[in-house]
Amino acid sequence: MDFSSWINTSLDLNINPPRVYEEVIKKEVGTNFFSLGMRMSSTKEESSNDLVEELKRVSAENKKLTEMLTDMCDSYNTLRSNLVDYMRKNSEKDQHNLSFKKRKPESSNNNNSNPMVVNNGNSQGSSTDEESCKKRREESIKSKISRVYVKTEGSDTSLIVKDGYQWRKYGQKVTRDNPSPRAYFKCSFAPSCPVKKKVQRSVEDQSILVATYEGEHNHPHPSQMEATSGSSRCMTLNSASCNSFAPTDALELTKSKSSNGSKNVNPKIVTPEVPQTLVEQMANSLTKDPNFRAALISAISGRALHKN
DNA sequence: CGTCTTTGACCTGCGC
DNA sequence: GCGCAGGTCAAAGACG
Repeated sequence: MDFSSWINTSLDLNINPPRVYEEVIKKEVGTNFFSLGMRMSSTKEESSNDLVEELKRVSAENKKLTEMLTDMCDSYNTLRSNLVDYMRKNSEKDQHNLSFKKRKPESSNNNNSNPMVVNNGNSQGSSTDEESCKKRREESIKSKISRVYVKTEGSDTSLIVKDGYQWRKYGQKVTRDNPSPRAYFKCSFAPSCPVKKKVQRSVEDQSILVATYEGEHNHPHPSQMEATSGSSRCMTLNSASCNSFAPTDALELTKSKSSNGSKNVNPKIVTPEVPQTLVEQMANSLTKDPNFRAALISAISGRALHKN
């Protein structure tokens, strides 16, 4: 699948203001200045009125552009979430098949050949409805596992992966396959949030932290909630992202330590299994980040006004 | 004093 | 049934 097209669509859209708009401004402002020059004799009041008028017009255009930009982002996010849903459904099918191969032969009861399908009254066998529901939930959570690799400083021995969410550590264990301890975290931002996170250093490279996320957050990203509390439009955008790990993963790029050399300025997040997902997440977080959008808007308006 | 972290105990699933 | 390993709980301590 070609994820690059998504990025191009959104970033080009945001970075390059429509040429038509530039020309309109150039023309209008130029005309205005020309007319101003021709009317040197007119009063200062008139010229300042013209300028104010022009400013108003530019502001209105700016507003329009901002709305266009937001709408585009909306459309992009809707498309993206649809695609992610579609891909998830496909992967669920695959994982379901795989997990059933791994399951104990107990499943030979065959009281429910598909855990993702609602049990239609088949209450016979060793599994009760409750159990099958529990299994379905577990399967569902398992199917939403993502892994994030974070490069850290060699001296940094903490098992903390900053992703913007609030985590409560509830356990630490040394596993057999890895001498470094594994830390267990639960999302503490919302009491009902089922997301868990396991963090452990990589066996191959101790400077790499491997964070494994299980489940989906049932709340928006905390930082986005703060940043967008005054904008209903942005809340809409955020709601599109709150069910994915995109902010989590992508934020690693922006919130990482930058105290040391170039190697650690941008700790590497590598998802070897699904690198396209990382690309998607980066683009996604950029286009949804209200700060980025605000900066973009001011840059565009600044550029337009700079023509004056 | 409330929140968070630590850490040993306990639980659960799985293989033998 | 037993032992092992991974995951979770919860009391105690640290910290702001």
